Amino acid sequence: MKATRSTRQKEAILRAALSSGSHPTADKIYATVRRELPRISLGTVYRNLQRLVGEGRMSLAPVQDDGGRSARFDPETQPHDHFVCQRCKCVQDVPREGRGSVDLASLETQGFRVTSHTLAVYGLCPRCVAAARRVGAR
Amino acid sequence: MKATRSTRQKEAILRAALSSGSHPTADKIYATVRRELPRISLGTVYRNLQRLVGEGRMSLAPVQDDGGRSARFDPETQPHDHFVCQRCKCVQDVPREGRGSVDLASLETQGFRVTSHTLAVYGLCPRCVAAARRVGAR
DNA sequence: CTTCTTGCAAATTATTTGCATACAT
DNA sequence: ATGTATGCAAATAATTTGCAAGAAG
Repeated sequence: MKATRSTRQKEAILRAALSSGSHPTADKIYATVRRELPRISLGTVYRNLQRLVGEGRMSLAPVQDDGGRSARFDPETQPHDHFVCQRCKCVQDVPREGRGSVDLASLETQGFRVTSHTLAVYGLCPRCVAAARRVGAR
Repeated sequence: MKATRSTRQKEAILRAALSSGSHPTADKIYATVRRELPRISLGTVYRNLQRLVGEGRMSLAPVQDDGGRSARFDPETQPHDHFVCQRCKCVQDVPREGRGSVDLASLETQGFRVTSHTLAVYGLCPRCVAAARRVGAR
């Protein structure tokens, strides 16, 4: 979790992610940042995206774009949810309501038609909670 | 959405997915089904997994395994959520509570420690709801 | 019979990595 | 100075696809 070095390309990549439309892929970010730093390489983009995510300055959007083989990045660092339109394929950030539950009804109120959703929860399973306690870890 | 042909390999692949532990990757399923059909090819596995998902006989698990570059399949076809343990990397299906909201607190009650979650909602955005109405589509 | 599916291998796509040089601290 | 980061190109990993031959309806 130690912060890595600050370089011209790293900051340009973060700026490019912000200006590449919503939830851009690495390729899209590469295309954008290339306008500012034409000699930057795709490898540098990937390496810095990893670092930025590791440092919490960016996150990976957990969306299954239909043909979606490539990862989508999101410069929004506040916890939030996502809405994916199955017709126009747009992806929108959705502010999070409460802390313990998610309200889908309010989306309907805002004019969205909700047909399905996917929820993934991360943490420790009961067995690992016990194991962690045994070691005294948090 | 029209059902595709039923073949020996397709049915064996579905059975292999069920017996390959939880949320297997295509590779894992390939390894398992190979024990029954040693001459099956990986291409056939991928093609049939696509068909099975398209026919609703299987689904893709929306989990971001840390190094997770490969898709994970889930033979459970009922809507449900997922819990991913960050320590042992296990993935568990979580039955869904209500239809409009998701209750994370009940997981805590069951002994899980929840540190984060990701929610992706699918449907039509307001603009597309209007466009669909204009065409008379549903 | 006709059409869809298979096995095989080669092709694509997305991402990662080794290495010599350049840059940040 | 010292140790990361970069650019380039080649390497991997995951998945897709073309095609001749085989199986399903």
